[in-house]
Amino acid sequence: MDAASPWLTEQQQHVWRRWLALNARLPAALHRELQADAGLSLQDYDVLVRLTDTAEGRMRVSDLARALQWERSRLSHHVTRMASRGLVEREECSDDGRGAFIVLTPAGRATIEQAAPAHVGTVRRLVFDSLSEEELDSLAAITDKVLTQLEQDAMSAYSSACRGAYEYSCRGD
Amino acid sequence: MDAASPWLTEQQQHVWRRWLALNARLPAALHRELQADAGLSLQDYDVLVRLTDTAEGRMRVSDLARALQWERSRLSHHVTRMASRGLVEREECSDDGRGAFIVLTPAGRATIEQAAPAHVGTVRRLVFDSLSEEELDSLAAITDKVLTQLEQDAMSAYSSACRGAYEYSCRGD
DNA sequence: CCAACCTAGGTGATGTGTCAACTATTCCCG
DNA sequence: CGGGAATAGTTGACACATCACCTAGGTTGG
Repeated sequence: MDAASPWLTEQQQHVWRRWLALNARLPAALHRELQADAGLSLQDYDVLVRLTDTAEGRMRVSDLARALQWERSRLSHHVTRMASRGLVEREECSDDGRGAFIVLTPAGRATIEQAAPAHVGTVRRLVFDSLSEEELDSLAAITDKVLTQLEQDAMSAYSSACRGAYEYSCRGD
Repeated sequence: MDAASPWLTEQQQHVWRRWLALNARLPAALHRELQADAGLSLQDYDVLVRLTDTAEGRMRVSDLARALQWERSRLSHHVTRMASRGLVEREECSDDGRGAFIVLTPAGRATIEQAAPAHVGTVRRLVFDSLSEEELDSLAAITDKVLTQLEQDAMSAYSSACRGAYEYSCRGD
């Protein structure tokens, strides 16, 4: 707003372009691998991983959305598509008439269990095998700092939108 | 394929999750800012920036696609949408009957010139203001290494797909 | 010359993400 | 108890990305 901020330095600009390129290509590569290997998208993978984290492979829609940090709407759309492919099912919730569960099907469980090792291997190969100990530490620090900044920013946008109202937000992992 | 690679270390997993979170939220934040400020998406912004990089604000479709590292199809769809909002126009190419130019309209130029400072300011504030000199250097090294790895990987996938055929690829940026 | 091929670009189908609006419960308070 | 507010979840419209395919104009070798 009252930004007062000029441009980026040469180096910042270079790093920024590399960052953008990286975050266009890395997900694309992971997606292709997962797609070829197991017929899954990255999003399918995320959903399935979260479901297998639970004992029964069942989770309430809102809990799953919070875990994934997705909007409920997005999850709802995605679950519809995944259900049509037999990876998950919807199930009514007896406790709360409004609620619903997302349930992992046997086919869904089999798919994720088959896909996970190769996917993790690809992540290791493409990202972590190239990095030294120091670089890993550094990357941890960098991601933490920028995420913190993002949270602060979201917070201040929120509080300036509804002045005087204060809330504490729950941080997901 | 013959990955032989088990899982990630605790720290790698933590960094990976932070990385994923960051690359979900940072573009979303930048998108919201740009949208509120100038009615542009990040993609619109990228297209407009590339066009303003040229003297006349005109570029051949394939050149623009290469500069953006987009598929021509994606660019074509996007240009259709942008043209409907008056930001760019298509123009026939007299040299080559197949070809076409994308041309920045005055409105498009005005929009990007108005939007750029605030956008760059947001990038500085959210990303670079938090980082030390050393972290910036480190980030440069990290992005270079992972991008190199990605290129190598794409290369080997390509060469294994069509054995015996060798090509050299042109690196954008 | 012309037939095979290559290149530039566009189109339609489908999967994905976001926003706003909607329905159906449940909660809460008078 | 009854009615408004909050909560759970879905839906529809639209922007975006990818894939497979299509058209039309150029290029080249017989």
